[in-house]
Amino acid sequence: MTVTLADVAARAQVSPATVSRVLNGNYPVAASTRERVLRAVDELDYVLNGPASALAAATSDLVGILVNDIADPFFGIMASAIQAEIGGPGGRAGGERLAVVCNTGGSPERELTYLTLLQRQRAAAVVLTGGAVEDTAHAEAVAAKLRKLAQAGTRVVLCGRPPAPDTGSAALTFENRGGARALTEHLVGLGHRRLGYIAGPGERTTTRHRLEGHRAALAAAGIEDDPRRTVHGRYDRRSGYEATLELLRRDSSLTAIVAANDSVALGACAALRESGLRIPEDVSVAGFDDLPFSIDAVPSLTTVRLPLAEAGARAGRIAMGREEQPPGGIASVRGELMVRGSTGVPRAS
Amino acid sequence: MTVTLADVAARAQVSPATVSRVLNGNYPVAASTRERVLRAVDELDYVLNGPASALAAATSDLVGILVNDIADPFFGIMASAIQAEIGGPGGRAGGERLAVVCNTGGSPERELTYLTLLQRQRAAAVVLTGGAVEDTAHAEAVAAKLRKLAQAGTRVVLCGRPPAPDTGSAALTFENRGGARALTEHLVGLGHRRLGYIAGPGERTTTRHRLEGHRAALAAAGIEDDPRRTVHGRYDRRSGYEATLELLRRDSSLTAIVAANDSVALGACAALRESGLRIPEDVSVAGFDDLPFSIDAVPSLTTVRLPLAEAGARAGRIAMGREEQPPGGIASVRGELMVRGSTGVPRAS
DNA sequence: CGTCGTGCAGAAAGCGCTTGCTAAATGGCT
DNA sequence: AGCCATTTAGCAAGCGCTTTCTGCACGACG
Repeated sequence: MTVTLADVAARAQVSPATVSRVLNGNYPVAASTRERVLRAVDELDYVLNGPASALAAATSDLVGILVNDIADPFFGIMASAIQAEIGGPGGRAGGERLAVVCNTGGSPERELTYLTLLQRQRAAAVVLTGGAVEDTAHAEAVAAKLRKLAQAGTRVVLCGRPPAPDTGSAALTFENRGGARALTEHLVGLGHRRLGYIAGPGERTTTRHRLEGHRAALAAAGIEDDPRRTVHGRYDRRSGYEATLELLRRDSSLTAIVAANDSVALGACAALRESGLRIPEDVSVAGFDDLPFSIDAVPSLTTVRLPLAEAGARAGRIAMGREEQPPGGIASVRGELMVRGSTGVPRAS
Repeated sequence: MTVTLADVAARAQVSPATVSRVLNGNYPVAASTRERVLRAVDELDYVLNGPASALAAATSDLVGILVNDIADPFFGIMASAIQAEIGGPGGRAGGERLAVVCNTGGSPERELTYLTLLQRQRAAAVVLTGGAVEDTAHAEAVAAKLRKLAQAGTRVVLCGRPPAPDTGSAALTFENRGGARALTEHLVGLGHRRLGYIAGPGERTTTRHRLEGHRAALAAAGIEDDPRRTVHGRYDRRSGYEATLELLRRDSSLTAIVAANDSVALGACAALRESGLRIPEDVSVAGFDDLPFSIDAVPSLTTVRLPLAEAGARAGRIAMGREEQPPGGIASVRGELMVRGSTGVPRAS
C-alpha cells in the first residue's frame, strides 16, 4: 500500500542504506547513484516515514512553540517571528524543521501536557512564550520538565518569560517592570495623581511585573497606592471594558487609566466613551505592547512598545543553534515608551 | 539513559506487552497489575516514545492546522477554535492529540511542504484554513496531496476555503461573495456612487470572491465599475493605508471605501484622517471579518461578521470525527452585515 | 470429575528507517 | 606489476513500541 524505503531501493537497484544516505545527504554517494535513487523516489512518489526515521535516528525535526493564546496578536506576532527563523519549510537548506505552535490557553495543565507531548516526540527544540503562571508547584513541575527536555538534547528557549534557573534553558525576558514604570512616570509627569490600574490575571509573572513597575512609579512620586484603584481581569478587550466601569464606579474622579495591555486599553476607551468621558481631556488611557492596531485607536494609544518580532526572531535563532545564547543564558529586552494621543494633562479639578 | 517500556516492565515485573496495554487501555488488564504498572511508570518517570509508538501503531496523534498568517487574528481566532475542539491536551479523555498550527505565510511552496511534513508524520487530521492561491498548477498539486493524505487515512477539512472536489476532504466555505455584495449594497443604498475598493492580493480565492460580490452589487445598481477605483494590496493595515492614498490620488471625489478586511479598513481610516477627511461624513469606510478590534475603531467599523470561532469549532469536530461531514462534504457559512458608525449617507456633491 | 469457556499475561514478529562496520572497487604510487 | 589509500555500497543490528497469537489458570457446567 504505502511505498517504503525498500521499494525505492529495489527500484533504484541499490540497498536501502544507500537510499537513506541519499535522502539525508550526510554520507558520500556517487552522483550517478544519487540520481538514480532520486528518480526512483520521484517515480514512486515516496514520502519518508517520519516516525520511523525519528525512531531510528533518535531525533526529530519538530520544534514546539508554546503560546498562551493564539488568538491574541501578541503571541501571534512572536510565534510568526520565531517560526520564520526556525525555517519551517522553506528555511535554509538541510534544516527542514516542522515548527508547530501549541496553544495552552493559559492553562498550567495544558502547558505541562504539551511539554510532555513534545518530549514524547523528541522535539528538537521548544520555545515557551509569554508570562508564566506563578504557582510554586506548577513552576517546579515545569522546571523539572524543562530540565528533562534539556537532558534529552532538546534546546529550550524562553521568550518574553522570566528565566528558569538551572534548567538549561536560555531566556529572553521583557522588562515589563521598567516599561510599566516609565509609562506611569509619564502619566505622573503630566500631572496625574489619581490613576486607575487594570491588571491582568493574578498569579502571572507579566501581571505582577507590570503592576510592580506601576506602583514603583507611584511610590517614587509620593502618591499613595489606593488598592481600590486596581482591578484584575483577563488580557482582553472585554475585561478592560468591564474593569473600567468598575473603576469609575469606585472613584469617578480618576484622571488616568493604565491598562495591562493594549487590548484591555481599547476596552477601557470604549467604556470611557460610553460614559461620556473624553480621551484624554477627561481621562488619559495607556496600554502596553504596542500591537499594530494601537496606533489606529482614536486617539492613538500611548503605550510601551515591546519588540515582539525581534525578540521572537532571536529566540528562534537561539533555538536553532544559529545564534549563541546570551551571557548567562539570560538577556533582557527593553520596551520603549510610545507617547501618543491618548494621554494628556489632567483636567483642572 | 532514557527510560523505555522495557524498563517499566522489568520494574513492574510484567512483560512489555502488558505495560503497553495498560498505557493504551484498549485491552483487559487486571486491576492489580495495572496499578503496579502505573506505579512503576510514575517512579521511573517514564515518557512514551512518540515516534516508536507511531511507527508500531502506524498512526499518530498529530493534527495539523495550516494558516496563512498566524500574526493575523483572523487566523488566530480560527486556529484557537479548531484547536479547542481537537482537544489538544486537556480535551476529552482518550483523544489526547497534539494540535499544531503551521504558518504558511501565504506561500504555496510552504503550504505544500507542510502538507508533506504532515504526511511524513502520518498526521491524524489536517485542517486548512483561509483562502487558497489560485494557481492551477499549485491547486492541482495541493489537491493531489490532499488525496494522498485522505488515502492514508488522514482526515482533511477545509475551513474558510473553497472545496477541493474529489480529494476526500470536507469543506466549510465562507460566503465571501454574498457578504461582500450585501456590504456594497448597503453602501449603494445609502446613496454612494463613487466607491473605491481595496482588494487583497490577486490570485487568492478570498480576494476574488469578495471583489466579485462588490462588483455584482455595483452592476445591480447600474454603477459603472471603473477599474481605477480598485487597488490591490496585502491583507494588512499598511496596505490599506497606502492603497487609500493611492485611491484618493486617482479620484478625490470618492465617497466610500470598501476594504478587503478590517485591518485594511483601519489603515484606510488612518489615511483618510491624515488627509483631513472625516468618517463617515466625507468618506464612508467598510471592512470585512469583524475582528474584535473593529468595534473599537472610531467610528466603529461597518463590516461583515464571519463566524470564525464557530466555523473553526465545527471544522475541528469534523476533523476529529466527532461531527459528521456536511451533506456533499460542503457547507457554506454565511457572513452577517454589521452596520456601524463608519458608513453613512454621502455628502451632497 | 472431566471439559470447556473466559480472563489475563507473555512471546515474538515486525513497523520503516539509520548507521557502524565491512567489503569491494578504483586509481595513484613506487 | 603490486600495494595501499580512497571511495562507494551493502549487511545487519537495532531504535522502542504494538499486536497477533498462544498459553495458562481458574471457575462453571454437564
